[in-house]
Amino acid sequence: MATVSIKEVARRAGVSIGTVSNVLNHPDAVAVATRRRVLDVIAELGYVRNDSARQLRAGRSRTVAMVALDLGNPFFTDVMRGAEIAAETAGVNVMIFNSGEDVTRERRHLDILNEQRVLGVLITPVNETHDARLDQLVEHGIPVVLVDRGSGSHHRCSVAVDDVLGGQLAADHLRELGHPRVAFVGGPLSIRQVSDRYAGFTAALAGGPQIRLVATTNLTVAAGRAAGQEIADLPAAERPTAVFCANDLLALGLLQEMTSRGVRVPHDVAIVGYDDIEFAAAAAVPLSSIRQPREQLGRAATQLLLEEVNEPDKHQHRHVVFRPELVVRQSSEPVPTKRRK
Amino acid sequence: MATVSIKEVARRAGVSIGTVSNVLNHPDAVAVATRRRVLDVIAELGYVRNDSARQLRAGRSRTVAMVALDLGNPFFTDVMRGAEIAAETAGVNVMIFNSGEDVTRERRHLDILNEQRVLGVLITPVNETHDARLDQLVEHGIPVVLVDRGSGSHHRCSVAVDDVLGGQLAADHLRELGHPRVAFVGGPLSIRQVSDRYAGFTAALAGGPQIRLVATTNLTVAAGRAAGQEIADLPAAERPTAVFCANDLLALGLLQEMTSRGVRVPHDVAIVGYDDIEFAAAAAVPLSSIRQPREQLGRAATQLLLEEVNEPDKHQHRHVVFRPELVVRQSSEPVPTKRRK
DNA sequence: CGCCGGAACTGAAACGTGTCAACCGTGCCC
DNA sequence: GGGCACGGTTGACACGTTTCAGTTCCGGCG
Repeated sequence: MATVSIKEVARRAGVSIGTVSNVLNHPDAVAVATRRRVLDVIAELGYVRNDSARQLRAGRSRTVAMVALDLGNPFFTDVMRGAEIAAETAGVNVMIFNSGEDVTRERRHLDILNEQRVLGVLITPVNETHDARLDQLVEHGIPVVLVDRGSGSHHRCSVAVDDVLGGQLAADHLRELGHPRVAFVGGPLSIRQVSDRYAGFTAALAGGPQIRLVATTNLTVAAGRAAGQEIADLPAAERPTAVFCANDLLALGLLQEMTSRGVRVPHDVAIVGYDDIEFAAAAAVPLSSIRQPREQLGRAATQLLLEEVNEPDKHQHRHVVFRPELVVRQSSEPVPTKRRK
Repeated sequence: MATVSIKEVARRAGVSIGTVSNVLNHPDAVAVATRRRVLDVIAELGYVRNDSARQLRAGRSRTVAMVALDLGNPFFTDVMRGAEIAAETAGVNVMIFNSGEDVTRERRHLDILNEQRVLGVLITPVNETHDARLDQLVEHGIPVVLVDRGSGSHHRCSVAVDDVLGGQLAADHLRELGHPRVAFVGGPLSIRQVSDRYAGFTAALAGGPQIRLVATTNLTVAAGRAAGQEIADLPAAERPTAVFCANDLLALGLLQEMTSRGVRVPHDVAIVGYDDIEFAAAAAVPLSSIRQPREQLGRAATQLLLEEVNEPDKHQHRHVVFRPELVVRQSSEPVPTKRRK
C-alpha cells in the first residue's frame, strides 16, 4: 500500500537510481543482466512510475485533452473517436472533458488543463466569441484547435464542416426532384450552424421554388413535431412538397407528426434531415440526410494539434473545412407516379 | 511563453517562495498588504500553478477518472452526467476515458491512471471477469467502483441496475394485458444483461403464456429488423402477440419491419423495449420501454467512490442495486377493440 | 527596561523523476 | 606494457511545489 519509489527499486536491485531510470527509458543503455534484475524487482514490488514527477521533470505532459460541448450528442462522440484514433497512432493519450454547454464548467476545465501543462487542447467552446482563457492557454505554449467553430482567428487552427455547402446540397437535391414549394425547418437562427445551413439552402434555390421558413426554438424531436403540425395545417395549395430540416431530430419529429396525420412521406412531403445520425436510417421511413465526416473531423483536429506540438516554429495555423455529403434515402426518393406536377 | 514559476513571482513581489505559496493556499496567514501585492504580480505575470509539482508534493491527485465502456452509447453518457454532478458538488474533477470495448485500450488507460495516482476510478470493464489491473489499482490505494458490472467481489464497491427485475416488469405488464403468446428478442445470451433480462422475463411468466426465444447476434437496429422478419413470417396462429426486446435498438428495428409489412403495432403485436433511449418516445409508434436510472447510477457510484477516498478505514464495500422502471407508451397500449382473445 | 508572545515571513528540505558529466573497468591496438 | 576507446554505471542536480521549524519584528505587560 505504501507506494514504492524508484529509490526502493534501486536499493533492492543493488544499483543506482539512474540505472533504474535508464532501464525504463533507455533500455539499450544498460547491460542485459542488470536490466533483467531491475525488471524483476520492479515486477516483484509492483512499482509504478509516478507521472507527476516525470511531468515535473519533463515540464510537459504526454496527453492531449478534448473538451466536448456535449458528450450526449453523438456528433461529439464520433469526433472523439476520430481524435482517439489519431492520437493512438501518434502514441499520445486523450482525456475527455465535457463542458455540457456550461461556461463555468468549461472554464474550470480549461484552468485545470492549464495547470496540468497538457500537450494541447481540442475544444468546441460554449461561446463562439473570443474566450480569454483560450488565449491564455496559447500564451503558455499550449496549442488549441477549435472544432466545429470556424473562428477566423489566425491565432489557432480549426476544423469545421461547411454548413453553407450542406444547405446547398439539400437544395440542389430538392430542386432536381422538381419540388414547387419547399420549407426550411430550424432554429434558433442565432446558432451559426443553423443560419449557415439556411443561407446555403436559400442561396442555392434563388429564383426557384417558393421557400417558407418554419422557425423553431430548438433542435429537438418535439420542436419537429410542432413544426409538422404547423405545416400539416396549411391549406394544400400552400403546403410545401419538401422540407429541409436543420437537424435529424427535427426531421424525425416532423416525420412522425406527418405520418400520424396521414400525410405520406415522401409521397405528399419529402423530408431531408441533417447530421445522418444513427437513427436516420432506422426511422419508420428511412431519412435522407446530410452527413458530416465526424470521425475525420476529430482525426484532422488531432493531427493539426500534434503538428503544432511537434514543430511549434514551422507551424502555420490552418483552417480545415470539410465537405458534407448528401445521403439519399426513402424520405426524399422520387415518387414513381406522376402525381407531382 | 517561458512558463513562469512561483520563484519568479516571489522575486518580483519581493517576498519568499513560501509566502507566495501561502497566499495561494492559506491566504489568512499572510498580511493583507503582501497578499495584495503578490496577487497583483501573479495577475501581471499570468502565473499558473504547476499541477505536477503540487501532486508530486501531495502524493495524490485531485481528480477521479471514469473509464466508460462505450461513450457512443447514451447509457454511459448519462451515467457520466450523473458522475459529473456528484463530483462537482464534492469539489472534485472528473476526467473521462473511453475504452470503446477494447481491452488493450482499457489496459492502457488503467496504467496511465495508476501512474497519475488518480483519486479513484469509476469503470465498466470490458471483461466481466477479474482483471488483475483493477486489483493493482486497489493495491496502490486507488479505490475502484464498478459500474453496471455486478461483480460480487468484496474488494470493491459496485453499482448496477437489476436486470432480472427489468425482465420481470416487462413480463408482468404483458401478462396483465393478457397476451397468449409472447417472444423475447435479444442476444447473445453471453452478455449478462441480456441473459438476466431473459431470465427475469421467463421466470415471471412461468405457467403463463407460451414463450418463444428469438436469438440475435447483437443488439442493433438491423438485428431487430431481421428478428421482425422472422416473426412476421410465422403463421398467424403461432405468431406472438407481444414481443419483449432486450434493447430499444432491437425494438426500433422490429417496429420498423413490422410496420413496413403491414403488421400493426400494438394492434397485432405489442412491443416493449429496454433502456428508454431518447428515440424510444420519438419512434413512429412511441415505444414502451424499461427505464434505468442512469444518472442516478453515476451519482451513486461517485458518492461511493468519494466515501472510500475520504475514509479509507471506516469504509465498507457495498453493492448498490437500482430498480428499473416500466414506461408504458403506445406500442404496448391495450387495444380498445375486443379483437384480442 | 527586559521579557514574552504572537503575527508575519523566511529558508531549507522533501516529493520522485530524468539527465548528464564523470568515473570505472575491460579489452584492444600499437 | 601503456594508452585509448567504449560500454556500463554512478551521483548529483534540477524541476516547482508545500510544509514546517525558525527567525524577525513589534507591541504589551510586569
